[in-house]
Amino acid sequence: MSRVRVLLADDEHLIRGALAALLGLEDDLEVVAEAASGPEALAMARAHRPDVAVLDLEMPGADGVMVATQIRAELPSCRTMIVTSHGRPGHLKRALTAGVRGFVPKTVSALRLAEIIRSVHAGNRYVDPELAADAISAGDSPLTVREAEVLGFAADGAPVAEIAERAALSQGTVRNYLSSAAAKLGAENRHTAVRLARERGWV
Amino acid sequence: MSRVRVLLADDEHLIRGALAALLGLEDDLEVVAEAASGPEALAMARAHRPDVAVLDLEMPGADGVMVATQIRAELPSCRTMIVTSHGRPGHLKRALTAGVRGFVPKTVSALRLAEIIRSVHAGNRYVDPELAADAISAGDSPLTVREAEVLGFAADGAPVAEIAERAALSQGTVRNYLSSAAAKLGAENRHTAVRLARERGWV
DNA sequence: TTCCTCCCCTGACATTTGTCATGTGCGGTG
DNA sequence: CACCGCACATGACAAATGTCAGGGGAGGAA
Repeated sequence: MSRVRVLLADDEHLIRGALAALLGLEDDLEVVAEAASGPEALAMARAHRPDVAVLDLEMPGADGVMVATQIRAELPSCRTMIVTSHGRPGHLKRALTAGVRGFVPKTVSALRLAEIIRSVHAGNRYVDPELAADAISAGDSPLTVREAEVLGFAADGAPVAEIAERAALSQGTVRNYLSSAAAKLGAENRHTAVRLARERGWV
Repeated sequence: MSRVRVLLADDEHLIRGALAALLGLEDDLEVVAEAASGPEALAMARAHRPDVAVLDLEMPGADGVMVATQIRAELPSCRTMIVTSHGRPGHLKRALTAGVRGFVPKTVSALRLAEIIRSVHAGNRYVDPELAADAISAGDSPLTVREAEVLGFAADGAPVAEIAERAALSQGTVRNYLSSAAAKLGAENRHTAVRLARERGWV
C-alpha cells in the first residue's frame, strides 16, 4: 500500500523540521516536500504533486489560504489543510470557502495531526471544535462591503483624508462608514474597531 | 557524563512535542519537563530544577522574559533561553537585561537549537545575528518614561480621557506626550505611533 | 553658584474625527 | 405598482485629538 504523500509548508524551520521528522516516523505518511514561504509551497506542490498539503496560515509571500486556493485550481486531487497558531474565526470561514478540508490549531499534538492528515486524505473534513465554536459564536461579519473596505484602509492608522482618497469617497462618507462599523462592532472608536475586526478575521 | 536537563515551554503543543522528541534524540540532552504557559513553566522549573530553560516568548499567563526573570531569581544555576517567532528588537534587549543567555528565532533548525542549548549550558551566550542587527539598527527607545507609559495605555485604542485617568494626568498632558512620542517615532498620529513602538518592542 | 538642558506638566487654540439628519437608488414583498 | 428596508453617499455640527507656548524642577557643565 502506498503511503500518503505530504507537503509541509511553514516559515518556522524549527517547527517544520521537527514536524517532518515526527510525521516521517508514521508508517503510512511520507513528507515529500517542505517549503518556507507561500510561493515556495506552490512551486513544491507543482513539482511533487502531494496527496495532502499542510499549510501554515501565516507565511511570507502568500498566506496559507491563498496557496490552498491556487493548489486546488492546479492540482484538484491534492487535499489542503491549514495549521495556525492563533485561529481567527474569519480565517476559518475564508479557508473553508477556498476548499480547505482541514483546519487545525498548533496546540494539537503531532500524533493527532497525523490522524487528521489521514482522515483528510480519506476524504473527510476536519475542523478543530474550539475554532468552529469561536467561528459560530462570532458569526458572519455584520459589516457591509464598503464598511469593511474602509476599515481595511484605516487599519494602519491612516488619517481620514488619505482613506477618502484611496477609496475615492468624500471624507464625510468615510467617517460615516468608520462610525457605523465601530457601532456594529461595539467599539468606542475606529481604532478599537480595527482591532476587533482583525481579531474576528473580518478585515 | 550526565546529560543536560532541559525545560521546554511553548503553548503550541505541535511545536513543543515535536521539539521534545527531536531534542530527546540527542545523546547529551534530556527534556525533563514541558509547559504550555508562563505559570506552568515556572512551576515546572521549581519542581524539576533544569539546567537550561527554553522559553517561548509568547505564552499565556506570563511571557518568556517574565518567566526567565523569575527563574533567575529562584534558580540562579539555571540558564534561560528565549525562542520566538517574530523577534522584536526591544524584546531582545529586555531579555538580555533580564539575564537571558540565548535568544533564537524559530526559523533555526532543531539541530542548530540543540547546539545552542549546549553552548548556553557551557556558559556562553548566543544571540541570533539577524535579530542582533535589527536591535542595533533600531537602537534604544527615544521615548521618555512617561511617553512610553502613556503610549502603552493608548495601545488598545482607549480615548484620551481614559488614559488620563489611568495615568493620573491631565488630558492636555496626555495629548502632549502622545504627540511628542508620535513625533519621535515619525508617525502621523498616535495610532501609527503605537504600531511602530510595538514593532520595535518599545512598549 | 549660575547657566543650560531636558523632562514633566498644564491650558488655550486649531485641526481632525465622530454623529446626525437627510437624500438617492436598488431589490424584494404585499 | 406602491411600499419597505437597506446599502450607499453627503455636508453640517459637536466632540475628541493634536499642536503650541510656556512654567517648574532636577541634574550636569562652566
